[in-house]
Order: sequence, then structure tokens, then C-alpha cells
Amino acid sequence: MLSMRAKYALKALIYLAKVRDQGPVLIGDIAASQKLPRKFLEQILLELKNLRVLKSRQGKSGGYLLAKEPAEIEMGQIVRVFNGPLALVPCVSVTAFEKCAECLDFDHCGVRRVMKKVRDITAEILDGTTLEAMVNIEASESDEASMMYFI
Amino acid sequence: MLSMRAKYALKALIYLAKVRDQGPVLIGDIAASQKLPRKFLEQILLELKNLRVLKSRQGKSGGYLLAKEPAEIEMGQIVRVFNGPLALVPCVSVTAFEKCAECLDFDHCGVRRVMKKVRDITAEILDGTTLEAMVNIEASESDEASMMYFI
DNA sequence: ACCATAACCTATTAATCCTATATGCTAAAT
DNA sequence: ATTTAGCATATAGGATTAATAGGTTATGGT
Repeated sequence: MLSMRAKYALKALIYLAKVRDQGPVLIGDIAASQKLPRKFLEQILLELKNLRVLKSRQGKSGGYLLAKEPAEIEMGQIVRVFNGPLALVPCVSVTAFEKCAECLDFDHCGVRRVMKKVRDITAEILDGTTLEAMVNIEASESDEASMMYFI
Repeated sequence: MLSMRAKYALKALIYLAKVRDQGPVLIGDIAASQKLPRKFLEQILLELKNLRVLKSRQGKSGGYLLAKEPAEIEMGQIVRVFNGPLALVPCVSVTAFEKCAECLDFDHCGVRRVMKKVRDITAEILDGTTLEAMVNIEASESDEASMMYFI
């Protein structure tokens, strides 16, 4: 399962993309409108800022805004940072590769081969879906229509 | 990431499928040959027995063996039992569906729609890969060849 | 210059989960 | 009867997660 941090990060980003022409948005506004715990969200937004995905202004009329075009922000990046590697086993991870301690035959391991398939397809979907696509998906009516936004 | 329990369960099952014509296999033999922690594996095998995936004999010349044909045992079932739902968000899970507490618009939620796609493809792969296929995958030389065993 | 505001940053908590081991019990074969 | 090997449960230690608290720093308005 995705961590709350990862899910909240995605929700906050989608919201910020939607209201992107309205200047800086308060943490409190994001939290209230998306029903996310305010202080917890604060940490997440800070991390997104350090990632250079968001930028911020302090003090009066401050708040957060996107630091990039929505089309340049990939779901895969956010999930990896906030939830860890996409891979289900370390030996199939691109970003955190590690051989299993109990590994007997790396090349022929069936678990590894199947999990690699799962990871590759997951990466294809998540890296191929940008924040821009997410906004479009939310605007569309049917799940079928939303499929068009995938690579 | 997959839990150790799930990974060990899969490895033990593949091993048992390979030596299936040799009668009951000792926990200690499975543990030693697959380099898995013996007592931890014991719990896992017991759970597999209660699932009716394995059967066992106690006492002298006892051990574990498959309770079904390898072609009838799906990877998806094992992963779900030992690792939890395949879904990355509860609102997209078939076996443990739950609406997110912070959900504002279920039908249009972009996170949900994308994660549903990921879940569906993951389920297609894991439910479409049987223990029999896993044994064949381990016997094959190239990763390309192993793709043939997927649905 | 001052003050209100809002983001920044760090520490801490409670709860849960994960991996693994320990211990005693029960069933079966010889 | 004895030995073997699985059955069952308890428990420990560690790691991770979700969330809150509290003080600090920057900034715009007056």
C-alpha cells in the first residue's frame, strides 16, 4: 500500500495544478480543501519544495505554488520519493537495487523475473503519467477516457 | 516492497513444486536449500497448510508437500495472503476495498484511477502466473522466454 | 520600525508492523 | 515407548508510519 505521505503529496500536487493561476496557496487552504491533516501536510510540502517541485513564499500573502509545468512532473518521481522504490523486491529495483541475501541463482530466479515484469509495467504507467495528465483524468467522466492519458 | 514472509512463501513453493515427486520434504531441508530462516519458515509453511495449498505429515518421515497441482496455485493468491492487497490504495482494492477517509470525489479521483490501472495490470500478471509457470520460468534461459508464460 | 502572518525546521510521540526466535504441545512412524 | 517432526502461540526487538507540538525565520503591510 501507498503511504499516506505519498497519497497526500499526490493530492496536494493535483490541487495546486488546478489552481495554479491563482498565486501562492496557503498550507491551510490545501489541507482544508483536500481534507488532509494540516501539520502533516506541512512536512510533505516542505519536502516537495526541497525536491524543487514546489516553490514557496513566506510571510503575508505567502503560500506554495508549482515550481514546474504540470507536464514536467511525473507521478513516478513522487511515488518513489514518498513511498520508496516501485519494485516489489530489491533485486528488481532500478533506484534501490540490492541482491537478496538468500539469492541462489540471480539469473534464473522466478520470483525476480515475474516481479521485474510487474515493476516495469508499474514504472511505465507512473513515469508516463504527468501531473497535467492527472488533472485531465480528474476532469474526464469515464475511466475509459482516462486511459488515453497513459503512454 | 514485498514482505520477507511473502518472498519466502513463494520460494518455498517453487522448491516444493520442483521436488514434488520425492514425497514429504522436511522444513529443515527447505530452509537449508533455499537459505531461509528455519523457524520463520515454519510459520509460513503452517499458514500455507491452513490455506490448503500445502499438506503435511507429522512425525518420522514427515514433512510438507503440495496439496494441489502447481498449475492450480496462483502467485496472486500467495502475495495477497502474505503481503496484503495488490492495490496501492484501498479504494482500488478488490479484496480489501475501503474508501479513503479524505475522499472528496470517488468517481473523478485521479490518484484512484491511475492506481486502479496499476492494480489491474499487477493482478493480471500475478493471477495469471501459476506455480507451474514459475518452475518453467526458472528452467528457461532468457527473460524474454519467460514472458511466454504470462497470460 | 513594528507586527502579524505564514512558511521552516526539528523533536517527539503513539501505534503498528515486521522479522525472527523460543517454548512447549501433539501426532505419527518404527 | 521413543524419537522425530510438525503445530501453536507467545514474545522480543526493531523499524516504520502518521501525526502533533513548539519554536524559528522570513516577508509584506501599516
